Amino acid sequence: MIDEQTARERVVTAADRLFYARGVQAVGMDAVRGESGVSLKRIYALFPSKEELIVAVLRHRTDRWNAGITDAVGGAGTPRERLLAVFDFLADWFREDDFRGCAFINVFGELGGGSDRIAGAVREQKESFGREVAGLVRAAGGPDHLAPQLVLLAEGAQTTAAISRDPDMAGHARAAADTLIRCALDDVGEPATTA
Amino acid sequence: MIDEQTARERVVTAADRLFYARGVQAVGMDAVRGESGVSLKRIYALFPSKEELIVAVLRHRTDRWNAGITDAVGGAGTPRERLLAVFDFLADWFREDDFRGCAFINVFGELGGGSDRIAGAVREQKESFGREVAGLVRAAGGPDHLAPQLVLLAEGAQTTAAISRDPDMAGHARAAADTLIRCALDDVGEPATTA
DNA sequence: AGAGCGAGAGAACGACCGTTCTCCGCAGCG
DNA sequence: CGCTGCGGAGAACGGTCGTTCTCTCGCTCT
Repeated sequence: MIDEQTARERVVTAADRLFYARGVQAVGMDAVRGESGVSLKRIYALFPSKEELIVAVLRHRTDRWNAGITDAVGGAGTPRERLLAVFDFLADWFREDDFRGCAFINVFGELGGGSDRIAGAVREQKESFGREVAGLVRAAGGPDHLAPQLVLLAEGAQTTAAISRDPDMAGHARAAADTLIRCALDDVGEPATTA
Repeated sequence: MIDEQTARERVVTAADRLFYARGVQAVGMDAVRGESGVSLKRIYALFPSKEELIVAVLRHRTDRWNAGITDAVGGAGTPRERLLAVFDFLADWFREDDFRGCAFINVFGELGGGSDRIAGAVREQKESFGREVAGLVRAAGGPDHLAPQLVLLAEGAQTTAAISRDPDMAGHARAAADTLIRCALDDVGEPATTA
C-alpha cells in the first residue's frame, strides 16, 4: 500500500485537475477515485467530506501559486521589474492549454455563497496575494494605494483572459500596471491635490 | 392564466435571483417554480431545458446591465467623467446587500467549461461591455489601448469586491482608472516611444 | 347542462450524487 | 497451514436533480 502522504498528494492533485477543468459540482467523488487511483474508502479516511477535500485542494493551489509568484519575481532585477514580473507570470499562465481562469474565483462563484470554509480558503489566497504585491510595492518605494490597484489589474486579467480566450489580456494588464507604477513612482500625472 | 410574456418574465427574474444568490447548480427547477409561482409544466413549455433558462437569465441580466451603465454614464458631463461614472456605478452596486460578484463570471466559472451556449452568452456580455467602454474612450479622445485596461480594472474590482467583501474596491479601481485616463489623455507618464 | 380542452399540482422516473457498507483477497503471524 | 485483520473494489443507500406524466379541476362552447 502507498504512503499516506503520497495518497493525500495524489488525491489532491487529481481532484485539483478535475475540479479546475470541469467545476467542482460536476466532478463526483468517484471521478476523483478514478483519476487518483486511491480507493473511495481511503479518500474518506484522508478527507472526511468533499468539502474538506475542496479546502485541501484550494490550500494546495495557494502554495503552488505562491511558489510560482516567488519564482517569477525572483528572476527580476529592480523592484519595479519585480512588480511587472507578476504580469509576465500571468502571461505564461494564460497561454497554457488548460487555462480556465482563476480557480479561486471559479470556486468562489460556484460555492462561496454556500460554504464559509471554502469562502475562507479563497479569501486567504487573495489576501496573501495582496500582501505579496503590497510588499513588492513597498520595496519599490511606491505608495500604499498602488498595491490594490495592481491587484485589481491582475484579477481582471485572469477572468477576462479566461472568458475572452485572449492571452493578450496579460499584456494589457502589464501595460496598465506600468503606467500606474510610473505615475506613482515618478510622480507624474497625479491628480492635483489643491484643486 | 397569466400572459406568456408575464410568465416568461417571472420565471427569468425568479431564476436570476436564485441563481445569483446560491449558484446555478445549487438551485433546482422546483425552487424556480416556487419562487416564480409558475408551474413546472409551464416553465418547460417556455424553456425547453434548464440550460435554455440559464441562457435566458444571462441575456436578461445583460440587458439590465447595459441599461444600468447607460443610465449611469448618461448622468455625467464630460467624456472623461462619463468613463469614471462606470466606476461609480460599480461602487453603488458593490454596496448592495445581496452583492455576490459578477453573475457572468460566476456562471462562467461554474458551467463555462461544460456548455458552449452558456459560455457564449457570458462572452457576449463581456464583449458588449468592452465595446461600450471602447466607445466612451473614443468619445473622450483616448487611445484604443486604454479601453481594455479600464475593462480589466472593472472586472478585477467586481471579483475582488465580492471575495474580500470590501466595497471600497470600486474606489481603488476608480482611482486607477483616473490615473490611466489622465496619462493617456494628457500624455504624461507615457513610456518613451523612441528609446 | 354536458363534453372537451388546457393548465396546475405534484407524483413518478431514471440518473447521479456524497457517503457508507459488504465482501473478498491477501499479508503477517502462531 | 490456518487464523486474523487490513485495504481495495464496488454495491448499496438515501437524497436530490432534471424532466415527464398523470390526475384533476375549471373554463368554454354548443
